[in-house]
Amino acid sequence: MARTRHASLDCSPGCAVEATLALIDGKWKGVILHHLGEGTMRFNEIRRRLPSVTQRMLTNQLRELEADGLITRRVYAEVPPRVEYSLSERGRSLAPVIRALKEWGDEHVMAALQKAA
Amino acid sequence: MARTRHASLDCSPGCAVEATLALIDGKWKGVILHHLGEGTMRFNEIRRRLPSVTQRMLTNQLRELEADGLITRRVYAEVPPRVEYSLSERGRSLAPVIRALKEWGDEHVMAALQKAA
DNA sequence: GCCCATAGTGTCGAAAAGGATACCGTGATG
DNA sequence: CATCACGGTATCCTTTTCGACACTATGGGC
Repeated sequence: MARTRHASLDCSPGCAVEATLALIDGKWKGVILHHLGEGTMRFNEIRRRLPSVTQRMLTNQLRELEADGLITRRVYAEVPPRVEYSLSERGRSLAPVIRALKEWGDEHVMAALQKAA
Repeated sequence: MARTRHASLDCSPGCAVEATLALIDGKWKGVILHHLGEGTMRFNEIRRRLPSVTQRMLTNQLRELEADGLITRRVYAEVPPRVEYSLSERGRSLAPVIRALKEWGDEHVMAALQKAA
């Protein structure tokens, strides 16, 4: 499922830009990475922070992030089940990018929304 | 067309991250902004840099970027027609974000592709 | 007279994304 | 005995995305 996007990265100089975007687009991945930046969390903990994401979507996005090596998934053989998610080394290296996105958004989007209200 | 994405920005702290992503996702916008960072360009000039984008898609993405206030479109009443695109003030302010995306991609994605080849 | 380039637009249809809902096993709790 | 919480799956269906292709107007060159 998914991961078809940009199978061929055929652009020359801007390629890297799209390659990075391909990893963090997908409607929820950006926020998930942002939240996981605060530390390890379990499934429903993340879910509570994203009020409007469905279980199916959250599973999906987490699986893709894992497949891309950005997060780590640790399952504990317990009942009730416990699954913890955390940023991988690679995921942590994305921090500056996430921060840049957040800062720009705070300054140029959120501010505009304030005014509109 | 489009622009439905994230009509309701209901997340709390990561909201700004998604808000920014909503502006630059869309398969080609990232690269377009990257290229326009080099200066004003006309339609077919951009198109030549993006070998695999269709005319329809390019028009579409440019219109969305314009609607979001990131680029400026100047039409000259000439024949054959001439239309020039350039970054707006707001678009230029995105430069650090684009740069962050590109740098991460160069380091963490392109490098991996080199090895694979 | 015909074709070229420019900067598009319109329509079609396939594929992907994503939402709703129901279901799973287990152990604790009421 | 029934119910809840956990971390998911499975299935269905609607919406969105996006590529292919055809079409437009105009003026210049051959």
